[in-house]
Amino acid sequence: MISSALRHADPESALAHDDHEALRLWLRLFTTTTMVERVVDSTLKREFGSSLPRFDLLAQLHRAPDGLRMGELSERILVTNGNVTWLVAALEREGFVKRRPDAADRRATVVRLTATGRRHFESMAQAHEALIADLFAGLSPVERRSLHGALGSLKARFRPSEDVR
Amino acid sequence: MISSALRHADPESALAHDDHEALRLWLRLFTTTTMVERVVDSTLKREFGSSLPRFDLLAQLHRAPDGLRMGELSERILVTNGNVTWLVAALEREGFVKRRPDAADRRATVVRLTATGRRHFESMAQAHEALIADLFAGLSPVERRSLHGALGSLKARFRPSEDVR
DNA sequence: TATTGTTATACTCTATAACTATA
DNA sequence: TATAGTTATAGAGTATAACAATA
Repeated sequence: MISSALRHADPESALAHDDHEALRLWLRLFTTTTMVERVVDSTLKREFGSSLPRFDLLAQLHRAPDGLRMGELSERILVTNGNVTWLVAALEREGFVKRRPDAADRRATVVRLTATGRRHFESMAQAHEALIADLFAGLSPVERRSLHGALGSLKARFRPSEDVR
Repeated sequence: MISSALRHADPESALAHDDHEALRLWLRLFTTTTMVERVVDSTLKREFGSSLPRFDLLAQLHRAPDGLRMGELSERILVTNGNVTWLVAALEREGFVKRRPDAADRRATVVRLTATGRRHFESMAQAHEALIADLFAGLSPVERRSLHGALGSLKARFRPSEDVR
């Protein structure tokens, strides 16, 4: 809870108090990530007519040469089935992915990159990586390792049974 | 505690086998933050009819008892002016904030919480904090500190002149 | 002229629920 | 009956650009 007595006490944050440490940490995580997202998303949009959600979907397919089922894609990009159908349909119209029925289970649909989609993704990945390397250039190796490790712990909280790399 | 809808696979690992450390770090940051966002946003929606962007805006006003100008709000919540106008108008209709012209500069508009808005925010903050404390419970004090510090460095990269909260 | 904010517009992303086809 | 995916619908949040009022 946010005590009104603390509201003026700390110029850094209204929530600045030991009891609110986790919430402060989360707000910093949220704001920082949002900053990076805005830059990345607008770059992908401006230079490639794409977006961060599209990049993520294509990245999943890029590492799955045999394609992925819609449901697998849904789990990996953290959105619902209906949303994946919409996103894949858009990318298919743009010529970057292709759907086909799964021979083994005809309820299922397998999505894969087209040759065009692969080239498109790879050029986006290159630009994306250069941008990110620049944005993260201010972090020391120690900071990078600690950030990576701490995020791994947080992530593992959501998916305790899985390997968090 | 963590809804099954959010127990997802791992977009980050799409590029994990490559030697692209900064990009891997960014994807981990993005995925982890997205996981937390989904839980927080759906909780705020379900329990309070609110959302993370609304919470973020109200949090800014909560720590600014004298109110903020639209432009200041825009900078702090990282969205454009037009978007802030839209968000503030919605929150004003809901009775949580109030706009008035700035006496000193009549081009400007100052926004502040209403009494209702303050109570509303504080009860959301309480629930939000409990949820976050739970989600972050797996992090050791050392991990929390290193995460906070590394995020601070990253954030400072964007807005070097500003206070990093 | 420059700045502050609003209006008008359009669009992406997202969720939910009902539905179809297959298992 | 259960599962995989699609369709239909709805809505939030966002950006951009033209505009008005004031500095």
